[in-house]
Amino acid sequence: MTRPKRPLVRSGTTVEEMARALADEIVRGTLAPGTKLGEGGLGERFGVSRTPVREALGHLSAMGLVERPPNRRAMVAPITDRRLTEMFEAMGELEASCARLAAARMTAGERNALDALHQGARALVRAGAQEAYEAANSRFHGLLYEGCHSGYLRDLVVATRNRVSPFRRAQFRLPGRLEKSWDEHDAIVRAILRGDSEAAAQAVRAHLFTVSAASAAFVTDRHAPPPKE
Amino acid sequence: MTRPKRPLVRSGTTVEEMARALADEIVRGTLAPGTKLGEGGLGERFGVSRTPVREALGHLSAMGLVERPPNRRAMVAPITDRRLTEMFEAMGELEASCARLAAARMTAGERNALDALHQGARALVRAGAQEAYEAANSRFHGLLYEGCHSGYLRDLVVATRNRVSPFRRAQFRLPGRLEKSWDEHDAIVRAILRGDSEAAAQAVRAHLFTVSAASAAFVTDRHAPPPKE
DNA sequence: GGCAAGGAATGTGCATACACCTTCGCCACG
DNA sequence: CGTGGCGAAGGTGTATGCACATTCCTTGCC
Repeated sequence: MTRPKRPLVRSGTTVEEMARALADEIVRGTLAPGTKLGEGGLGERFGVSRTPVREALGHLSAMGLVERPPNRRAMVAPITDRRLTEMFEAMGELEASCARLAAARMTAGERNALDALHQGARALVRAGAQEAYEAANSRFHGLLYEGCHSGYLRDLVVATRNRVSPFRRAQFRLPGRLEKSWDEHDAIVRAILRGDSEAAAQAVRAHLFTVSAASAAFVTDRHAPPPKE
Repeated sequence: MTRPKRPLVRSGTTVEEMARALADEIVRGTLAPGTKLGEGGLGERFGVSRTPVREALGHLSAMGLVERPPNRRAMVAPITDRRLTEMFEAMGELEASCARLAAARMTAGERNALDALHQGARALVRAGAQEAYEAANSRFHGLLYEGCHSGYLRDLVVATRNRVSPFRRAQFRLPGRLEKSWDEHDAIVRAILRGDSEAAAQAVRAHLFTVSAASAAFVTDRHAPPPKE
């Protein structure tokens, strides 16, 4: 007997919990790309055996967050600059598709919620509340994903978002980024409220293009210093 | 003892092989949606223990081909009509994005290849060569995916294509479908050759809309008679 | 005769054991 | 001093055992 004491709550949440924890750390940048993830080490850390660890790694691998070469240790997926650019680009296309569909399909309630959130965020911009704006921004995009009324499309865009999020996080630190973001959101909201699908798609593409550009600065830095939270 | 004799070729292909075999059967309809897949049974069938079976089921689950409720047997994912519609729709959006980028980025060589393939397919339409046209159609769309010069976007669209392919296969049997398909392709090719991104995207959307509609007839049938290859 | 409680039967979740693969350091040899 | 091979150490792939969950069928009770 070695293992301390796992409650043995057979609710089937163990693996998911581990996968979430690891995904969070990868997405947050705590686990840098290229970090080796030995099954034994992870098992010890979470107090479980290798079997559920393998399952969790399988999930992360399916999400594209880790690579799992045969007979070798898994590692946090290293992303080339090219790949990252592609992911941002795909992100833009997917969100643009969401916006186009959302402009045509959102219910009145959904439109109101989107507008309310957006108008409320103006105060956060004025206050320079970076953290709060970031959260509002997240919800804003989430409403877009839901607004397209396509679960499959939403899943695709959320998956992509998760994969680029480590590189996206710090963009709001750039001076004037909050204001610019809000203005771009404004164009999106206006287009959606008036039901102009193409304009909405175009506005989203423009928005994500600047997000991509703003994030690029941090991407190039990511090699030299180890990400310090 | 018990287990006959697995070559013990540790090439890491065992799990992938099982996953592929099962995925094929699901995609072909041999395994009907809702079919229960017990780990023990599959293990016996493939001559392996439950451990690799679980891994394979994990892959299939990640691909969305099977569902795996906790503490219960896995089952072939039942696809609702709604979900399938969403997948076709997303397919259209993704391919439209590919086309827009392709119109702007394809090299002269790629444009020529696309046009050559397309012009060559005209003869297949006239001859009513369904099988051959189907293959050409596949290559045509493949060239679009490559033409966008984004590996990530290509991966997304290919994954989606694989998931809808079982329902897409039979569309060309509809009378006049070949001609219509070729005409739609023609609009796409023209737009791309003249570098008109928006027109290309629009043409692809229109094309996939009719593909979706043409496939829908077979979808509704899929419940009653078992698909006979 | 219907219904609910209980208990095999079946199946999954996790731990552990073992075989194989990969890697890395050490040492002999050129 | 560099280089190639060899052996041990560490890591993954798979098998198997056991604890718990679910399911279904039986059986006692009304």
